[in-house]
Amino acid sequence: MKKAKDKNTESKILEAAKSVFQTKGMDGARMQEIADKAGINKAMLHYYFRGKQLLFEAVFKNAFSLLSPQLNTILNDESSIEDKIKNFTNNYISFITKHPYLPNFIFQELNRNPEFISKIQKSIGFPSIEKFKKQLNIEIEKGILIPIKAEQLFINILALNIFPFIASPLIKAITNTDNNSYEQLIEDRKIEVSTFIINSIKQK
Amino acid sequence: MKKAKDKNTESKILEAAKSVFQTKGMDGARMQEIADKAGINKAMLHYYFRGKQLLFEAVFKNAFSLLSPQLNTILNDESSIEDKIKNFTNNYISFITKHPYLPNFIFQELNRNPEFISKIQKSIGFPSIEKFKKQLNIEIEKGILIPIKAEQLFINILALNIFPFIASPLIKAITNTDNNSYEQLIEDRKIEVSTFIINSIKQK
DNA sequence: ATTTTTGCTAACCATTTGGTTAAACTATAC
DNA sequence: GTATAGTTTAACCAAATGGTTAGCAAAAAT
Repeated sequence: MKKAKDKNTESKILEAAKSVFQTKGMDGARMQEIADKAGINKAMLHYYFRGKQLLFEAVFKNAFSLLSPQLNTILNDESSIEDKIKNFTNNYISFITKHPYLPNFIFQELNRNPEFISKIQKSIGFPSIEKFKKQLNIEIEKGILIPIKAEQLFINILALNIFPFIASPLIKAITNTDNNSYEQLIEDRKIEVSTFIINSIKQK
Repeated sequence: MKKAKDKNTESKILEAAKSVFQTKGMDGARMQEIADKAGINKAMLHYYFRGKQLLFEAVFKNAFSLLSPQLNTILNDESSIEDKIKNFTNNYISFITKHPYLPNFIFQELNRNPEFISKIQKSIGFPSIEKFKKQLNIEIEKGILIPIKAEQLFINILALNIFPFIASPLIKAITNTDNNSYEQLIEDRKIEVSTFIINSIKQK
């Protein structure tokens, strides 16, 4: 029998495309490699997605839709800023450990195609800083936290959590750390990062 | 006259190659575009550098040799940790503002070709954390700073300084910041970041 | 002055690449 | 059972791409 369809062809394509695009980027990816990885004929890629560009956008949107809810846990959750930082740091590091190519892929392609942002910005659930800003200012007024601009704090939280995954080859080299030790270093950051931030912004 | 040589051809090529490679990456760059930008024939690229790969490596090493001394100011300078953080933060942000594509380029290509690290690691002046580690531990013992692992502090310093340049398209979108305001945000970080770090690690 | 070397260009080449097409195969509708 | 619509493949195509070559022109060496 030919139509085994152990799996939907479309999703086999998406999975293969994700793997190739995320490791090689839009320009480095080859349609043939995606087809091979999916175990199908190259023409199928055009049959299901109209071409490289659209297939890529499908993969990108998919990747971003994974990242978005993660960001929204700092921005829109109901708990206190301190709790949100602790939670986000812990969760995000676990999340990326499961999707190691994701941050690199997103930032790379976003820098290469700035117009992508406007395409996804319209989609529902796109993160916004507004609520976080209000909440932060209230906690500052109450004297819980020391004064800091919401944008700066937000950048700092993202930076401390995301950067180690983007810069890992360089950091490993500079700190003379092998893969195993680096994994441990990252694991330690689940608490390291949140105490580092809280230390800095909590009123004593 | 033909041999005007208003400028060394080799350096014209390097400059053009740098501009194209840093904005489009190894895979996205086109030899013809580099030649056009340098105002020379494509064959010259092969005459001076043996091909795309070697031309790329020349550009990459060049870029890294700019970044290296910057990192060494935190790692090897003689002043106190606190002063080094203040200096580095201030200097690095000015530095990148002049070379906005540099961090993205380096991390992108380092992730794509992990073997690059071993190539440049041998070159003199490659940053190492050893001295910084010893100095930090001394200051911790003296009670100037609270306990923190050198690797973690180093990652945090880099993260807070470099990340805003890598993630700018996303951060601009989430925080609803236009280019001008973002520039201001970055400018503010020259002191914002160092106080944020010092706040967190200084013994009170 | 003339030979040799170096710098440079136009034209060309082989391969790769995204994309297309016509035909075959499969499942479903009638 | 046969027509119909959806799915898949092999073969093909045009454009792009990194690289090469043969020859010219300008310096440098003799």
